[in-house]
Amino acid sequence: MAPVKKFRELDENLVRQKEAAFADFIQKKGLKTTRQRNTIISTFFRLRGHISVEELLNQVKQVNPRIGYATVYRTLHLLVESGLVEERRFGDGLARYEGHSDVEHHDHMICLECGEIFEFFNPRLEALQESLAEENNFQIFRHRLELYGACKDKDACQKRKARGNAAAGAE
Amino acid sequence: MAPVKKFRELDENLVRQKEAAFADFIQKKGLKTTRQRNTIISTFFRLRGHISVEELLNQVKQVNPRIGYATVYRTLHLLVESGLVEERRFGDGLARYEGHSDVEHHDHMICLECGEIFEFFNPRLEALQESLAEENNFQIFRHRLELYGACKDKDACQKRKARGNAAAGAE
DNA sequence: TGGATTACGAAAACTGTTTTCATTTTCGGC
DNA sequence: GCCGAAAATGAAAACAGTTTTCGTAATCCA
Repeated sequence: MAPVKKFRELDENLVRQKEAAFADFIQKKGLKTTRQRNTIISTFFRLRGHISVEELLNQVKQVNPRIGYATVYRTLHLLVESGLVEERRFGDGLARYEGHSDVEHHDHMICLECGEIFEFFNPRLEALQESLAEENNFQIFRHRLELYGACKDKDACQKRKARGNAAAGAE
Repeated sequence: MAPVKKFRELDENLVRQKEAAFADFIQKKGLKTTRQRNTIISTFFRLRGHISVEELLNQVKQVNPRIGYATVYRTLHLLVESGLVEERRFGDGLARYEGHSDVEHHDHMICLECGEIFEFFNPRLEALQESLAEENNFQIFRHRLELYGACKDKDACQKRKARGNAAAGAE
């Protein structure tokens, strides 16, 4: 079985888990379940990578064209509040949203050639940050590390570009 | 001689250097020298820390109240283009500008209590990032690391807050 | 000093996001 | 199953930060 296939299967379970967790959150907050919200969250959780509001809205509109920006924004805020989704800003002026992926916390490498965003995690890096903070009498709540540059494997980079999925998550 | 004093003196030389460098840049680009631009850049270079457009405009207006947002924005773009200034975004939605300080490259710790922004640099951290990029066949052009958290020395933190210079640069 | 070129400032435009408001939907209690 | 309070929706307006436009003014080289 190809790893990709396996990943997809796992993902589907994860998606259901998240939908359930969100339903829980909504109920605990005394909010209501609506068709639009369900459409938006299930669309979102099935998308991979770092999704902009516009990307999400486009997908959502394919299911229900009457859904507008306002509802998507509002739902994304709820998702963030629920802790199921994180908001990121990579400096191109628009917010991107990321359902927690396989790795709980991670940092990013952003290829400026093809727009691909890779995730990585390194414990030594985390530890080093902690010790630096310690030295400066600082307590870290969260951090953000982004490496901007280029895939060295230009072929792959260019291929990705050609496939037109710039800014999509690593797959 | 107090370190602060010394720093201030050094700074004044640096400011002159930068004004000259900018004048150079302007000339090489075939642009014109204007009173407004001079006011803006010399005000900017004399401010410390991570300056927002509004903060800069307020200062500038004390010298020449007729200068407006447009000119400040335009001049800041030129400063960035000249390489003398870097634009930063810390996620509060507004751009901040930073004249290169003593340390050429550095990262940031941002106190969420008092808004203070500390700069730091650590060669091991840089090296570690390089080796991680290498492992992933990635070439880093630039990076950004921000630690969000709190000064552990709450007293100092609260004092700074009381002094009302939240979000000001380390001094 | 003239005149082409660039810069200025005020206001309008623009972008991404949030809010408003009138209407519709949800859902616990009957 | 229906009522009604509470919440959600969608279209449009509002908003904040930034950029552009446009008519006027300043710069600076020949």
